[in-house]
Amino acid sequence: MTGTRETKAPKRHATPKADKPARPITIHDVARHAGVGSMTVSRVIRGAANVSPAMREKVEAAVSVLNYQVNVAARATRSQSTAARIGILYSNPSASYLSEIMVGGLEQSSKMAGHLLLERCEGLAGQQAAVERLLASGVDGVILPPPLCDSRPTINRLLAEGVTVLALATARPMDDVSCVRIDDYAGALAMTRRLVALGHRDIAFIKGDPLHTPTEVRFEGFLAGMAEAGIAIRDDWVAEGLFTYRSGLAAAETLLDGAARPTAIFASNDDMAAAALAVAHGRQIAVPRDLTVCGFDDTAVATTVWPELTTIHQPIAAMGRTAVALIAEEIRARKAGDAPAPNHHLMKFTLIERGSSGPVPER
Amino acid sequence: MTGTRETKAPKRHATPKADKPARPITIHDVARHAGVGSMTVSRVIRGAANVSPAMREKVEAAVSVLNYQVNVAARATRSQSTAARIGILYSNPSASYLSEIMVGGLEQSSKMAGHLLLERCEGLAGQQAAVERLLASGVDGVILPPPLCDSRPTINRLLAEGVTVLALATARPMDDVSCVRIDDYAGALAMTRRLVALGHRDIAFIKGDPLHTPTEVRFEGFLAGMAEAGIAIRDDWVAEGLFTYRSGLAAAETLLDGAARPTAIFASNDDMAAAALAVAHGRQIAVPRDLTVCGFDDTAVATTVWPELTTIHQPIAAMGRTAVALIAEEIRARKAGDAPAPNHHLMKFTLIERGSSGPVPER
DNA sequence: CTGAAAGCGCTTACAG
DNA sequence: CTGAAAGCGCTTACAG
Repeated sequence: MTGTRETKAPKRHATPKADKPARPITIHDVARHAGVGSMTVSRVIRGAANVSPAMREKVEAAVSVLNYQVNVAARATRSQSTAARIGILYSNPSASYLSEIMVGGLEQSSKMAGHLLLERCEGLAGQQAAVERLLASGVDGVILPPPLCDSRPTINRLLAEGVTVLALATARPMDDVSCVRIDDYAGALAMTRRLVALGHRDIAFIKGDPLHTPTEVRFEGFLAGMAEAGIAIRDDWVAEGLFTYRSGLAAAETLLDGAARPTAIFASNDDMAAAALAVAHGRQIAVPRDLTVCGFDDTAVATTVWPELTTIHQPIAAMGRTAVALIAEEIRARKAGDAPAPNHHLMKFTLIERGSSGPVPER
Repeated sequence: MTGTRETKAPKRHATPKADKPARPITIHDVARHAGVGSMTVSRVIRGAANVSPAMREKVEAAVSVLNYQVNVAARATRSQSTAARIGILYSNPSASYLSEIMVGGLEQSSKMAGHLLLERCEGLAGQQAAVERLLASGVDGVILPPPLCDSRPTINRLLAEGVTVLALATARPMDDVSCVRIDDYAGALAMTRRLVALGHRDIAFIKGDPLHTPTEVRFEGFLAGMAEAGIAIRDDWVAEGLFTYRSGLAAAETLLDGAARPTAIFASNDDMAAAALAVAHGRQIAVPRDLTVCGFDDTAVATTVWPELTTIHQPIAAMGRTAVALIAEEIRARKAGDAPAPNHHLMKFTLIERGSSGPVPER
């Protein structure tokens, strides 16, 4: 929660305007004001090509004077042949990344007069039922956030019905499906390099859920970074996790109670890194003085714990926006009769250094 | 992340249907199929009153046979006089409750053919700018999640422009603004009673950010519960917090390092309870054997930490749904020329017992 | 209680 | 390059 400090005195607000503008501004108001036909206005606001600069200018002026806003609903009715009905099928509504995906996606889809449908599913059976509901409501495309982004059965069912699919934040792009993602390999490599640059050589790694595609890819990035630095991997410093806090607890306990203790723990997501922090705390190991801990994803927990986590930031909201834009374009192309190739869109990640990492402790 | 276990073999999916149904089912298709006028269909799908049972039945049959889905966009154009443009003004996109509010709100608004606008703001200046953006885009109503739900300046600005406002999850309803909330007082009271029932008498409390309305109200609920049980409040067992994890860390350290140690800590939100857990862990105090910890809100962190938190569950998604439904109704009434009184809607909370609480330790 | 007509604000053909 | 006409699928008056 953000602290918003403000005057407590509830000063009486001005007399409320009883009547809001009775009728919203339409394309015709703009046309009249600009002295052109409504079609010209329609062309300008859509960004169509065939408009003379003079006309365009007049219309744009009128739009800004009148503070005209397109009525997306009306637009949708008519261009319904082009407007997309896009579903987001999610399984974990409390996952902190979901709100950001939705914020981004919704922003984009309302800009584009698209229609966003949210469908939730629980478990495997629920997944099938949710897909059928989505299908029944006539979606043109479905965005799959993790972990559904890697569910081949779901994807196949959707594709079989001619629905466009986009896998969001998968680590392994598929040939027949578009995706928006970061480079998990490069992210893990960058983090490993940073740890090495801080002087760490005794670096432990906590792997994620073996069923999720980022798990292996991030581990490979870590291995590459270690190999590059000429550091051998110790089996007892590679712990298995499941991306959950609880699994991170167990993994970190193993790592910190072993015969030799690493100077850094690279957990392959933030939840597990937060758990490592708690375990270190329990062992009276000061972070980052005696131990560096870092995570991956930059979800809410990264800035909730103390010290805050050094981690790899995924631009989740932007990924949501991009996903909606891409899938809408693909749907449009498909409706126009094209057979667009799946688009694999890579976004930039950022290594964010916060309080949980520091130079290797002196011996 | 939910583990979705599934067959790995990517069995080739059936030949994709090249063409989706060219034309979606309309109200007229249903009318023809049912042998009635389209107006009757319209009435049935809207749930209007004046339809004979016989007609209704025929229409409903046709709807289900044809798998008809209302075209919300089309509906919105016509009932645009009634359809609402509702904004959600939020300040903390990574807050885990936000995704649930949005999921709920979006579900509801797409059912109602409403239009949901998301507007984000940062800081106080950003808050004003965001309100102006919302105003410029012609919103009819704005939903304010915490902590903006208690921002009088924002509310006043909105009201002054004739915009309907709904405060979501505020602890102090305002006379001139609708709200959807739980009873924070009763929630804190229920939790305190539960702790007492478990045999605890040495109960510490961690307060929240003094600028947020739930802070005082939850504390009052705690005081009432203690008074009811005839337990005196010890000043050194009431710690100040800010609803953040970090503040919880400091508060819990004070509580657990004091001369006398409580057998239970009631933190007034989950983030601070999670912090208390970490501190207990650091002090080798076993939870719940030696110490009971409980929180409030049932946000994502409550089930992320270990042991999972006993807490008061707020039905956030349902609150989002309800908020949209209520504000839409209020907007409709206002547009119809009424002056509806603000609606104060109270939702039920639930006390959820998980692993972090248990009976008082034997002496 | 039922339905034929008119219209929501926009865009897609269609003429200039 | 520009605009008058028709229509998107639904709902709001308006007649029976």
